[in-house]
Amino acid sequence: MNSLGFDKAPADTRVVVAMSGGVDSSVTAALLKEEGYDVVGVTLQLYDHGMAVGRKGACCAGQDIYDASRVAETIGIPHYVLDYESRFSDAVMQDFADSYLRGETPIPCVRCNQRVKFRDLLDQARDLGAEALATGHYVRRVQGADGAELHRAADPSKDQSYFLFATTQAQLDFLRFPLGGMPKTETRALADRYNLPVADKPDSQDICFVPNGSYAAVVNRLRPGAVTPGDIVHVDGRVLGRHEGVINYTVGQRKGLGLGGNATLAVEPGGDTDPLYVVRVDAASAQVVVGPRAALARTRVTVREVNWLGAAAPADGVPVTVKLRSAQPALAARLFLDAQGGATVELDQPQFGVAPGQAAVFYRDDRVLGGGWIMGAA
RNA sequence: UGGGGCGUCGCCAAGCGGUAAGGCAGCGGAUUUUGAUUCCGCCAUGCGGAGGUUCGAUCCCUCCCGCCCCAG
Repeated sequence: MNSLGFDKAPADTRVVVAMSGGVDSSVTAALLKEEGYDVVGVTLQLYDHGMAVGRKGACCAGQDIYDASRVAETIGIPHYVLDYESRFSDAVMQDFADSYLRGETPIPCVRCNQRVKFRDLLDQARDLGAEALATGHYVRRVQGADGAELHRAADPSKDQSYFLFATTQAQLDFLRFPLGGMPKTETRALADRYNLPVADKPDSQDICFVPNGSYAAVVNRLRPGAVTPGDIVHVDGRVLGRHEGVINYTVGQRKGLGLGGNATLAVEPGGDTDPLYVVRVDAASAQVVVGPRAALARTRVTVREVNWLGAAAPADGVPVTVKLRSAQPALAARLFLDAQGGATVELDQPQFGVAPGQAAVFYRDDRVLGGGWIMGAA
């Protein structure tokens, strides 16, 4: 059995690598090529705006596509650039804008994986005669008794399993993640060793289609006139100020409220001045509700569109750990799946800053059991 | 214009003769395939104004300006 799990020589195994133009996917392609696989590089053109050209650490437009093709040339594999602009716009960007306008905090990267890379690109890979689609994600695919399992990356600081919770079992069967077992430093070292032109390219960390980090401008462009100003209201009912649009806030956010001092903090004169956090975002009334940190405490999280990757349906109240935000540690909780494809998560300890639109991803140790979208919390 | 009180960073607020705490807000950075959280750093040669006393004043005195309260 070869390293991708097939009973034949690597040379007889065609694998498509999704190449973003970044270091990780480039090394993925180079590794597989070195092992002797029949590697085909594919880069999706996802969007195109002037700002993308020359922007560092982005993905899938302009410079990055050029970088991907240079890498393909360097390692000697065929490379195709596919125009996915319209489906990326439909499946990711439009959803992103609508989600924000609903008062949520979307994760476009999950939608992109779920609706574009692991769906359309995966089909495309099959059409190209490939037996697997490999990506540069830091996540491990473990062959278990009941099929492929999704596990956290070996390097916990780079683990991207949170962003892949929506991967279905069928998709997982076809996917491969060669980098899941190595630390980022090794990836960089390999990029050097392979002389990849992107070896020193910085890691991407922004939303790829948002130039300069100004996502509000993107929402404004996609939904002209939909962003409306409103009141900033304290949980006690007092109106403390104005905001330029609900899309600029996420639950748990502290910065950017511009509310300082006792006068606006709803504290008795001379009292302590504690910071205010966004407690709730109400798109219908265009209100941003703020309050002290204690007002953020939540223990019951409701989730929709659950993707279940555990083999068997779990019993009510199974203990799991759950991540409610990508850069937060997994929390001890009990899980209750419902018949409508949703779930309720009961946290052992209150969590602060649970935002609708973010993902709730369930784990048992390193294995991803599934996950869904946060609807609300109490 | 009788009495009393107060005016220190955008907002609060210590200091009350020895050379301007702290919090909030803001700014910068680290972290982050989510502009959250978190963390680190920065943020009043000046304390309503003008004089005076003193080796030295935000702290004492005088006058002025502006608020607030109680009286008429």
